[in-house]
This record gives sequence, C-alpha cells and structure tokens, in this order.
Amino acid sequence: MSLKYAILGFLNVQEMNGYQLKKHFDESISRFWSVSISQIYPTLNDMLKAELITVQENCDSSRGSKEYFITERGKEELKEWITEPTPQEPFRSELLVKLYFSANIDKKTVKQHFLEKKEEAQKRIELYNSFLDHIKKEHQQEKQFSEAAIYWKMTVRYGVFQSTAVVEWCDECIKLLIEEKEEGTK
Amino acid sequence: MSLKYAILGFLNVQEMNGYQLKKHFDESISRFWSVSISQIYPTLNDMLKAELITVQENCDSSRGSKEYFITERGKEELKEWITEPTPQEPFRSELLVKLYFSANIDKKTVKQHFLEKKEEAQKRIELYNSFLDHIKKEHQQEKQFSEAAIYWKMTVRYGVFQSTAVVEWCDECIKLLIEEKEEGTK
DNA sequence: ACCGACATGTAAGAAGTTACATGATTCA
DNA sequence: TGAATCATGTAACTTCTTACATGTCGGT
Repeated sequence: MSLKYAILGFLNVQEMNGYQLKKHFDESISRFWSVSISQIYPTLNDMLKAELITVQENCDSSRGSKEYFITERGKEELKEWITEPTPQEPFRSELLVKLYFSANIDKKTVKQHFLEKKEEAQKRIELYNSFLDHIKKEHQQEKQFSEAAIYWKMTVRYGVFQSTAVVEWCDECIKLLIEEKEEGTK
Repeated sequence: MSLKYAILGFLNVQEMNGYQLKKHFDESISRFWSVSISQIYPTLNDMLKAELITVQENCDSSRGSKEYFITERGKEELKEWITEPTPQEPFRSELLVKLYFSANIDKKTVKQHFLEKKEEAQKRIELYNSFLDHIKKEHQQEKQFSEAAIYWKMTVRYGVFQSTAVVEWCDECIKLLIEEKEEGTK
C-alpha cells in the first residue's frame, strides 16, 4: 500500500489537511500514483490509529479543516519503506491483450491503433520535456528544493524513456504489418 | 474488464475448461495479464449468463470437468472489443513514488536500487529474446499459427523496448547521482 | 443569490488476491 | 500410499473508483 507512504512523504515536508494532500498528489506524482479524494480520508484515519501521524483541528479556519503531522514513528516507517528494494511490480496492459488476439482483425484497424498510440506517446514526451524545463527554471536557485529536484527529474525522465520506447515500438509494429501484407500478396 | 475478453480470445481458438484456460494464460499473456485460478470460475459463470459462452459437461473425463465454447455473440463482442481503440491505461509505479521522496536517503542505497532494477531489466531482455527465438522456430512452418505469431511477437517486442528503456534510464540516473555527489564535494 | 473552490466523510461496487474447502486421477 | 496434478468452487480481504451526502467560504 503505497498510498500510506506517499502521504507520509508529503507530510514529511509540510503538515497539511486531506484536501491539500489530494492537490499535492495531483500536481506531482499523479502521473504514476493517482488518488481519489474519497480514498484519502479513511487512509488518514487508519494512519492515525497506527500513530504514523497526529492531527490538530485547525482553529484558524472556521471550515473545520484539520492539520495532519507526521510522527517520529511515521518518519521511521517512511525511511524504511524507501530504503528497502521495490519488488518487481505487476504489469498490466489491455492493449497487449488485444494485440495478442488480433489475428482475425483487419490490418488497417490494427495499424490505426498503433498510429494513435504513437501520437499519444509523442505528446506525452513534449509534455514531460516542458515539465523538465519548468523544474529547471523553478528550482535551480532555490536551495530548499535542489536536493529533491534531482529525484523529481528522474521520475519525469522515466516517462520520457518509456514513451520514447512506445514510439519506437509502434514504428516497428507498423513496419511488421506492412511486410506481412506484402508477403500475402506475393 | 479484460479478463472476460481474454477468455473469449482463448475460447475463440479452442474450447476448453477453466483449468486449461488458466494454463493458457500462464503460458502466453501472463506477462501483461495474469489471473488467479479462483477468478476464472466466477467469470465463466457470469459469461454463461451473458450468453457469451456455452458449456458442456465433459463425459470423457470422470473428473467432472466442463468444456466451454464461445457463442456467435461471444465472437461478436470479442471482435468489437479488439477493434475499438484502447483508452490510455492508468500507470502506477511504487518505484517512482519512492524515488520522488528520496531526498533524505543515502545516495548509495538509491544507486544500489538502480543497479538492481537494471539487472532485472537486462535479464528480462534475455528472456524475451530467447522467447522470440522460440516463436520463430516453432511457428515458421506451421501455417495455423503464422497469422497469430506476428502479434505474439509484437507483444514480446514491447517487453524488449520497455526493458531496454529501463536499462538506459537506470544508467542515466546513476550518472546523475554521481554528478550530484561531486557537486556536493566541490 | 449562486457558483466554484474548500473540506470531510460514507456507501456501494469492481477487480483482484489469498485462503479455505473438496474431491478425482495419475504416477512413483 | 502419498504427492503432484487435475478440477471447481466459495469467502474474506485489499485497493481503488464512483456516487452520494453535507456543509462552509469567497467572489460576482
């Protein structure tokens, strides 16, 4: 359950309420770990019981919001989690399942799917690259972020490598489809 | 719910029982779509209700096994599913979450994680390549498989591209870590 | 006065895993 | 005779999503 640890990761930097946590997720790690807001509140209460965090009613705000703080125990668990190696994660792809069973499908349709996936991947690469520019500009002077920024950059670079691989794979598959078609007409 | 369609995909080639379906999953698409055996039986019963498949008690076997057959309706739904474009699939990575929060972690530990991930990916590439050899040898003469084999190959090639990207990404990250360390000692 | 953002939750359902339960057949 | 494989299921639990429910605050 990464959600618990991701929350600890955010609270380790700055105390905040559930709603703010959701916004932090959306603005940073949602590319590889998304949450729905309704998932956050029960998890925070579980974490309170486990004494990984503490809570203070926010007196400033009359909206009844709460501030969650990480405890020493929370900090320990977070560090332990990050330090231990990540086991091989299960990979699922509906696209590959479809492809595996595509023998009787019109090749034009299959080719179209590859073209769409390729375009999606190219757009993602552009997005990631503009995001990398943003990180560079935003944080090259600010020392408070410089330690973290290198890791943020790595997560974005993962996306670039990954999407570049998808583009190359699509190109190869399209080529294979055309060759196959020509074999058939010989 | 891809499971339903994957089952249709297998039954479209050959009727079989639930246990055999599980084996087919394990021997082919489990790299990108795994199932647990206990998940198969309820799904088959749901599919029976939806009239996507029919069942015959297998009289040959005294073990009370069943044979499931795809119906015309099942064939239609399968084809429709494969033909429609796959929406962008949610991507989750615990590894990237850890990395995002690694600012206070010993750099040697982080580097070690990259080395391990790189090695895993390299082993996967070898495995995929030997699997590609196997497909080539096994099916280059057999006409019954030649139509499908190109798509099987594509799914394996996806793994090669993906894992190659991971290797390159790990190399870059290790390099970044070393540069960062040198910055610190200047 | 109303809308969008802020803020916290519950409930139901989907999809998947692990554990439990049962029993037949095959082979060493 | 005992273990591995074949064969089918149920139950509990985890994780996550969507829908529902409630109410505040700030700006137009």
